[in-house]
Amino acid sequence: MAQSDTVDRILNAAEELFAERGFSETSLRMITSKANVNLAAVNYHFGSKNALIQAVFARFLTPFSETLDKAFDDLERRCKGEPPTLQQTLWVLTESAVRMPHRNEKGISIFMRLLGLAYTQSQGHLRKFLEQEYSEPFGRLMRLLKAGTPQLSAVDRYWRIQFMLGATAFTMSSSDALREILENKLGIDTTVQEIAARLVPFLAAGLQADDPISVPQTA
Amino acid sequence: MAQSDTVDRILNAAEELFAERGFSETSLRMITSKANVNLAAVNYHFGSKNALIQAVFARFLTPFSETLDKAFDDLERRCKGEPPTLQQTLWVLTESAVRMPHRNEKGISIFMRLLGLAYTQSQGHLRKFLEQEYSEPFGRLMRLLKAGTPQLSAVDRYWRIQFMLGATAFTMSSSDALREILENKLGIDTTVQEIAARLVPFLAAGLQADDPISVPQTA
DNA sequence: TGTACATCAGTGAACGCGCGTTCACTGATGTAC
DNA sequence: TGTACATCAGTGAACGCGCGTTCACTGATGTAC
Repeated sequence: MAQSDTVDRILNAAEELFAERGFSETSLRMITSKANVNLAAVNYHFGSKNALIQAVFARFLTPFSETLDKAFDDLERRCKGEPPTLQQTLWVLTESAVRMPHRNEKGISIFMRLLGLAYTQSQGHLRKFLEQEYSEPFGRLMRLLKAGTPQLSAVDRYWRIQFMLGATAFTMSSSDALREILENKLGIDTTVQEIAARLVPFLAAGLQADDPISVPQTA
Repeated sequence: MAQSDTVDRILNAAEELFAERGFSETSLRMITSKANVNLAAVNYHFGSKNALIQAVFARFLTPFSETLDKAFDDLERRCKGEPPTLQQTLWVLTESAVRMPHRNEKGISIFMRLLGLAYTQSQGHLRKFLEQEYSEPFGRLMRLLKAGTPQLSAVDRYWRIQFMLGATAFTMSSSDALREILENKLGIDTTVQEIAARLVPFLAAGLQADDPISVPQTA
């Protein structure tokens, strides 16, 4: 280790363990022993466990939001003033995620799982952090989704975007387990790219479903 | 308290706290002080924290799976040998959930959140427990979904059912927060029934989407 | 070039705390004879 | 009817353990003069 790579070793170990077990279920002792660094190094470099959690997210999200921003610029240039279609927006989004350089093959699925956990586990500090740091690219995505579904009312769109987020975060968050089941049951190997390719038409169809809202009569 | 209601008080407090904070983030001391019972009572009545978690699920799932079983019997009788459509199956499922008697108004959404957490948090003991206890009704639902989507290949169906589960568990698991945001932003009040009514067409459309699987060329 | 000092990455051991669990015990109720 | 014993729900206090964090310290490298 020429210079200090302690910080990266901690981040790598933390990322994997958090994705595997969740935040509160992963102790600093697990992380530092997996990373082969001293226990006190986490607090030395990051200040606290919460700050380490945020750093794990920032290491992925900061370059990703830049990539995404450029990809959206590109898309809007190609559309020449016309609003991009829903499918185009979704493709750019998944493409950008898939194309991100990864530290290993499990890169995206690990990260999607972390995002799912971030939504699910009650990590107040993390939600605040993400809202503060990444409100801009998130807002842009929301505006594009809105432009891609002009037929929907604001309320319909709100709920359907939630459904979409849910399907994505949830599937990706357990994609390793799901891929494994599929391989054992049907002997079929699946890549994250293929899952994304299956997810996009599902989401697009769901978002644009005819909306015969008719709550059936219950007693 | 005429007879002993300690067991129920513990289950009620545990259910709410688990749904609010997750399993590992909720301590027995929180539960027992909310329930106004002695700390040792949990281990006296349930044996361990893990057994308490399982008991919380069993209290909801056991009557629910009976209700669902009857509702499916009813549906198949009405269909007279024809396989039920996808929409019918999904309606029976959500209807059964919504109609379950609840201890309070937040009943279903609390429980959906718990199911989401069960999937997401790494509670190995819980997954094992659920698989052992409820494999039968789960299998029946899967067979009905299969009958309702005869045009899908096994692999397509597998993934789309996962997407569906994801959208449902995720949305319902954060439905309180989402409802709140919507009320603050648009001043609109939403019931769990309405969310379910919005979810069903989304899921049905997604499950039955045309499937132009064309993984775009990446470098 | 040599010396004094500052900065920085990292360390080993301990800190106090909250956790799930255990244990000896209490007091009320039921049962046998 | 009265007594002895068993069962059961619940309790108060303590147990050991793993947790995140802190602190005094080391040793290497950089900087000033």
